[in-house]
Amino acid sequence: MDGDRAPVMADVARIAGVSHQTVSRVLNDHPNVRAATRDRVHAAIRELGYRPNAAARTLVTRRTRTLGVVSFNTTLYGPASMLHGIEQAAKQQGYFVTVAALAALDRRSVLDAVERLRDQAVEGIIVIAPQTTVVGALANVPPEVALVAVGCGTHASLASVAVDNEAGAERATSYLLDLGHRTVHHLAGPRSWLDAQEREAGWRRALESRGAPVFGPLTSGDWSARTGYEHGRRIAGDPGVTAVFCANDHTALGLLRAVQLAGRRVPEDISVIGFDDIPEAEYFGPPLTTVRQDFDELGRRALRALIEMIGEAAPSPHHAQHAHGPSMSRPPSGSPSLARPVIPRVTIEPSLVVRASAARPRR
Amino acid sequence: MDGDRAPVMADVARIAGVSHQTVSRVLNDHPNVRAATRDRVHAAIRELGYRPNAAARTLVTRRTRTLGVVSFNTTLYGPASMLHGIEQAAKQQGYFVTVAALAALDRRSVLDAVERLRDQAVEGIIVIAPQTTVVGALANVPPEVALVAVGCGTHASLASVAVDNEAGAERATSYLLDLGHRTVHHLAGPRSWLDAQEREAGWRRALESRGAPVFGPLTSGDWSARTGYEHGRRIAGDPGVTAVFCANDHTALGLLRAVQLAGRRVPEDISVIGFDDIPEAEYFGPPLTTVRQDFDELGRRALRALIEMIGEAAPSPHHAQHAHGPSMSRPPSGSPSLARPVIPRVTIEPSLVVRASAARPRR
DNA sequence: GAGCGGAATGTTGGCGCTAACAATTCTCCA
DNA sequence: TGGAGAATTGTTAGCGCCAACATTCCGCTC
Repeated sequence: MDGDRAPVMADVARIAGVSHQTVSRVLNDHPNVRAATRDRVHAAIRELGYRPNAAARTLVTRRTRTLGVVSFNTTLYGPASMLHGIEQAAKQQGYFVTVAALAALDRRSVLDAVERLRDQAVEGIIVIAPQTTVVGALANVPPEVALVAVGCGTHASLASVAVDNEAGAERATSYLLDLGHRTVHHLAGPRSWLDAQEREAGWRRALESRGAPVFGPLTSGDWSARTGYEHGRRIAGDPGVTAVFCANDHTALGLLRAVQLAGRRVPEDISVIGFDDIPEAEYFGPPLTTVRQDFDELGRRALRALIEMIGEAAPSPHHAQHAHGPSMSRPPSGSPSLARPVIPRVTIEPSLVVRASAARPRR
Repeated sequence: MDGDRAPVMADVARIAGVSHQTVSRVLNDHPNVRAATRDRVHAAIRELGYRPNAAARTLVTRRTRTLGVVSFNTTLYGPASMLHGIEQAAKQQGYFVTVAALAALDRRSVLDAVERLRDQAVEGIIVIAPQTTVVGALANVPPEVALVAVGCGTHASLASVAVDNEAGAERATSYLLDLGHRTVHHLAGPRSWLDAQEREAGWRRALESRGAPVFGPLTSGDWSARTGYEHGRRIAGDPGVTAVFCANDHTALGLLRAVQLAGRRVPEDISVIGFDDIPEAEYFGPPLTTVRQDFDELGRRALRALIEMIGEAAPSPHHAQHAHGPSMSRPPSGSPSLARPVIPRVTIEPSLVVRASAARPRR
């Protein structure tokens, strides 16, 4: 009458003629199991279609092998790609990835998402949500939670992996200046995003270091083509505008469209440079010169950083005298003194991809 | 010397002056707990920062409240959006979502991903990977696994939620025909994708039902702008081509570019229609007429369908005589006879978004 | 005020697994 | 051949929680 409930370790043990502990040892690759025994156990496992119970294992080992990813909008190209990179790397390291989308952009939502993930006992968390509010909220997360922010600017006071937005923006701006433009206008991204702030800073720095006049920037509420389009209509008639550095490729697309509708040509009348290098950028009209960032790599690096943080906090089994919930903990501060903990920070260099949307100005 | 290990239910019980079982009752909203007691327990929980141990709970309830999502490329707009919709809906239903990306497109990878998810004891799986191979491989997944395919065409023999690609394609094609084009060429998506096949079928059907000649289709290996560009260069010179229905918006973008580079104008010389309605489509040059599908909704519906399947298979606690691992099971077949199980299938209608890339042909 | 029934709480027994320790083999050399 | 010591296997005791059953408490009725 036992029904056919899923087989457990004891069932395997019975069939293989060993104790359940031996089965456990086989499963965990312990040494000191005779080859013949191991084979018998494996055979029994196959015969029964046995699958270890993850919950039971977690209960005793205190390891879930699960990582959490918090993100705001996985629909955007950047976040989606980073998630992809993270998942790939996680699989390779034997970790599961569970995602928690932010319902809104306030502190509360961020903390909620983190709580949700903690309830599920993830061993660490990666945050893909480069907004100032988010980074601010993250400061409230207790330090025993292993946390890495990815693409969240390079100045946040937490472990992070990010592209050097400032350098990328500076490079793009300088490129336009070198082409002979008197100045470069900037169509900035949303102020609430750190990337946008940093790109703006890079643009400004390039201008200032060359003594070029600084106009603007043109600010916007999102990263969409619509925004680019609207600003484009406004500036297309201005003869003083000969070069525009856009905060991302989508706004560049919208700008391109507006400028051309207004009867001005790119790059002959106006040069445009974007940021991101989305796959379509090459097929814009004209093909977009842009700053490339490797999102996939960003994701992989973030994961690697997180794994390291987790690894440092020994995942002690509960039998030992563990000092804390062994899953989730930031690396200990370098010294027991008041020194601030060392915050791992990785920066990746972006590169300028030259295509056809920027040229020397007409005289 | 106890260290400060994470508090457990017994700790809460001690502080609140009750038994751990009463704490459990409070946590699970059981009736028959005096209000005053409940408050004391809640206070103790807060004081200790107690967080229930998910693994322990899972061990006894046999519920993980976790769903798995298998996907191939979350970088594409469609899949990314669907994932987003799924996550939103899952959160609302109190489920976690863990993702498993496919390493490659063969059967083996698909089955691996499913296994990975099953190892983690997900209660059900949503598959976002509309390739024929994937759907084929899915047939090998044991029937006790609750499985829903999303955006995987409408003909697959498994529970699915999908847009009616055929109807959408037919609508787009008919629209062009109605405009006065003698025929419509089709830039098809990759053959291995069901969506591509169905869109092609819809295109063909529209043509045939009007007695219009069928040329092509132009086939391609992926959904990228590059593909559209390459085909565009080939057909731009052909005066017989006055209207092209593209399998998706990205290829349409590439096509647009190629056609215009060749000196022909859209829509005056050639009309173009896409599929998907990505956010940027409105800002292409010209704004793209396209078939809109609501990916977000697709994701939400898929989740709903999955939850229903899971719900039907009673998640019996292990004390009762359960017939199988209570997590993960498809709905029972309608009758105990040999009749095939009823496969839930949801179809969503796409709509044509008319913008500026299609017009009547010049005579 | 004894007795009854239901509400509120406590006690006990696993869920399936791993770690520690105990017990049993083997191996090999004195 | 008799062990010493290593290799292999088995036994026991939880991990933190929920469900069943047992017990206590309370408000009533007669």
